[in-house]
Amino acid sequence: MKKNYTIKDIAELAGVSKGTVDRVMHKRGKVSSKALEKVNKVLDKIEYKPNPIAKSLKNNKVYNIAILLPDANEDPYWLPCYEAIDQIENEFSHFGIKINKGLFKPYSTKSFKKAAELVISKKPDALLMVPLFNKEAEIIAEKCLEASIKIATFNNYIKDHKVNLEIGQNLFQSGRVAAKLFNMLFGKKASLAVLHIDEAFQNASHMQEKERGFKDYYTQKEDLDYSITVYNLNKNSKISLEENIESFLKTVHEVDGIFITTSKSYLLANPISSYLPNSIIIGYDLVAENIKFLKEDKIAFLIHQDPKKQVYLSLTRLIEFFLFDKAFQESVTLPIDIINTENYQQYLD
Amino acid sequence: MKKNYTIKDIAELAGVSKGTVDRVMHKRGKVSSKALEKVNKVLDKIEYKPNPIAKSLKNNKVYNIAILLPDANEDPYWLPCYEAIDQIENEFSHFGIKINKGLFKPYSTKSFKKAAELVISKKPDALLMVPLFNKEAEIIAEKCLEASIKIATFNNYIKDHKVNLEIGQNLFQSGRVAAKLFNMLFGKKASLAVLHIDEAFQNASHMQEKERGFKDYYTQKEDLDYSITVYNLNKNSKISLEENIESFLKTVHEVDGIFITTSKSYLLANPISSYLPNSIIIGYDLVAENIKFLKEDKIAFLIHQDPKKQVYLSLTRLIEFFLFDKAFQESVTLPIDIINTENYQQYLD
DNA sequence: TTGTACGCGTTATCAC
DNA sequence: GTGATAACGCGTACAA
Repeated sequence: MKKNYTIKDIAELAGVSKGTVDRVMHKRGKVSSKALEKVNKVLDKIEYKPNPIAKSLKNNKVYNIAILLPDANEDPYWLPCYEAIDQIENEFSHFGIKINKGLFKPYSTKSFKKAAELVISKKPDALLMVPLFNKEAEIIAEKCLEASIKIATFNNYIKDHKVNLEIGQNLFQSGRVAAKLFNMLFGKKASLAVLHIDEAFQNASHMQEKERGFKDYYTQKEDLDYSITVYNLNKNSKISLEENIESFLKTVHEVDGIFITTSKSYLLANPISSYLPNSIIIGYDLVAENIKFLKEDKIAFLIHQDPKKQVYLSLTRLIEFFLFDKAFQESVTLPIDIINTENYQQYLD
Repeated sequence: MKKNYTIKDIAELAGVSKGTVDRVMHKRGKVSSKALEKVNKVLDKIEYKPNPIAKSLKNNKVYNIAILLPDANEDPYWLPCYEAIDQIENEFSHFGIKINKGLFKPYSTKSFKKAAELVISKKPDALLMVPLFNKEAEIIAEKCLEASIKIATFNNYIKDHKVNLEIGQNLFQSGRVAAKLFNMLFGKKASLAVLHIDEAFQNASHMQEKERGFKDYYTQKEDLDYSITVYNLNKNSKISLEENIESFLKTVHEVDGIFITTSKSYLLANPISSYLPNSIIIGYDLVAENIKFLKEDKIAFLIHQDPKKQVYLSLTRLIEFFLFDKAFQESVTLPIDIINTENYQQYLD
């Protein structure tokens, strides 16, 4: 009848005291074999799940979670993450959860290192970060390991490095999603371009994964007549991003589909109408400028990486680990949302 | 400095006892104007948020939530809902939440009424239901109102009837999503068909909303050369669904896109290759058979209505209302997920 | 080796 | 009217 047994219930059933039951369950020893047997007998019969609420009630401990992510002033892509953080802080303020934001410039490894050092110096219980720079992130992760700080990543992965929790999209697969969409649109014959547009190279592995997935899809398809050309339009010391895009547009003739592997599609979407009015763009991320061009049909599809959900989920998992001893699933892969003019609204909450 | 004030803190600051503070905050009266003023003064200064954990700790009350939905044996579409229920039961068992499932046959109003009567007779605190049959659902909702049972719906809506909580997809908009996809695929010229395939008419309003949205998209677009024909392929006393589909396929020649407004695309997907090998299908829902044909490229896109998420969210909102006095947002609209061969996997969890 | 008592924050009840 | 106190379930320190 009764659903949730309490320690008290078990104690009564076993004819011992609460303390003894507790000692048995937590294996603190100091229990006579007789009592142990009695308690175990009861525990075998019923299903006991400790009440996590009561557990956390007593908990005076404050858990500090540091989160290391790019400054949204530098790239609006990160803005939704801040909302998620606010939400979590609100939701869990009574559980003694403190979140400490560390912001860095997404194009500067120095800034990343500095911000990382700062948050780590405060000895948080966990560090959740966007490992934009692989080498540097690896060093940070190593330091966390030494200081026994739980380490989690979102949005990106650290290559060949174990972390406690890894949340993100399957980037390779999202490249395949874009390829499939083009395949549907163009059928047997298509000339395609993959564009890596980014202020710097920090997203290198990110972009390459998407490119790999994209190509993989076409490679696997037989009897398709296609061409894929890859362009890197990064800013460098001499040429600005805009100039780079301009010269790309001038060189290229006749391309059916353009797959842009970053959130910067909007930089291409406007000038392209003069040069390649019939080309179709698939890009990433629901940033305001992309949505604007989506609505104008200058971008056909956007793939939504849902950074807000990524942060929300990461933090939830970390908190559940601390408060309720819930083990974490090492790697969580989120859905790859396909967005067009008609469904973007619902994804913005 | 201190983040969360407790009742004890307030009592000390106001120079009264915890009991008095409690009486003030819960407006139970029996407080002198002097004491009231003192407490209010403190409450104005600080921000007090009661600790929901401690609250629910004391709560002996069991909340019964009834959920009325179709039997998944009759239609696998509903299967994921059961998982959501299990998950919720697990998650909230310690909060005194009991869920009582009432199953009905999705083609029988009698069965619906019977199941509804049964769950209502147990006087639950809330009833969450799929209002497949509008008239009958309205009557049930009315009864709940009288018995002051909170009433929530998911998947469908009750037309012109207020409920406490309404969760689902914007069906009209999802029709537009399908239309947009076809528009992208076919460009200026297209002959299109809308198919309502269903064992009975229970989904009538459901299907019509989608049809309306689909047509609306094309109506708004100027300079498109298109035709849209609507077919109702319902089972009736004389003809089976399969026969009906067969005769549809024999009559129709040359259709570019077929939009199927129910989860029954799989019934068409197989026979169609012999009759209309070049037609492209967009359907609804990630049921196993649809996914099979999606993978075989016999279905181009599926729109995911995520019934599991709908149930999970509905129940969460109800529970938060009961346990934490969280007011509910009356109407919640979930994203319209576009699914193809490359991203279906991630949506299946 | 075992039982008991206390604290966590809220709320209901019981004396005064 | 009001203040003190018990109870909710768990963990733990301490006394027996």
